[in-house]
Amino acid sequence: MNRAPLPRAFFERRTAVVARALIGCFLESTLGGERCVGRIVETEAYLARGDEASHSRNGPTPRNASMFGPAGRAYVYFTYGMHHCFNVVTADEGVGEAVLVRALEPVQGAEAMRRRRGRKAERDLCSGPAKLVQALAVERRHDGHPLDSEPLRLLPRDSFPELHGSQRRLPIDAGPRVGIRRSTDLPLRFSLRGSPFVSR
DNA sequence: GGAATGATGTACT
DNA sequence: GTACATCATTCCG
Repeated sequence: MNRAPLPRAFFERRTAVVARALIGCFLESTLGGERCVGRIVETEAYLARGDEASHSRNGPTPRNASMFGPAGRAYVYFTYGMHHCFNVVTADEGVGEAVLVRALEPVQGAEAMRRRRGRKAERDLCSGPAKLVQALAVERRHDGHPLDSEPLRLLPRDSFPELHGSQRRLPIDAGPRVGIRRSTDLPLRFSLRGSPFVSR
């Protein structure tokens, strides 16, 4: 089956547009020799200007360097002393914008996800930004990884025609981001309407 | 509701 | 340099 990854041009649009367009796309991990795939059901955009919640708000640092491009790569950061989160870098080099992937619907490899996460209900495997990172075995060393190559790839909505979710138009909700204290008014969170796999 | 747990930023001496 | 608050979270009680 043809599952060509998303081209770089996909990410070189306004970050909020990319965040919306990523809903329904697929994130694939072949880490540990097991193929795990999840459909993206929740994202948040983080901007370079006017966004006090963005890690890029004070310019490049060793931690956030990959957020400043090039587009189409991973930005993986460590937070709360114990969790990692996964972003998709957008915009041009030097700008500093990214999309946080907050939740996935498990599509393939749920058993491997369950093993990494501990015994969990299907809807608890990837229903949070640190949960999906753990389920897919993503680590800080994948920071900067190009997302058109293994072991981490982003695939377009029509990659799995057997899934009903591969339709071209999807009902998507937009609203304020969660889990932040600053810039809470910006409607930069996007989710698949009615999905039971979004974060709490 | 609150603990866990460490990197990072900010305000100082 | 040290001290302390904060943090794009998760889990348990």
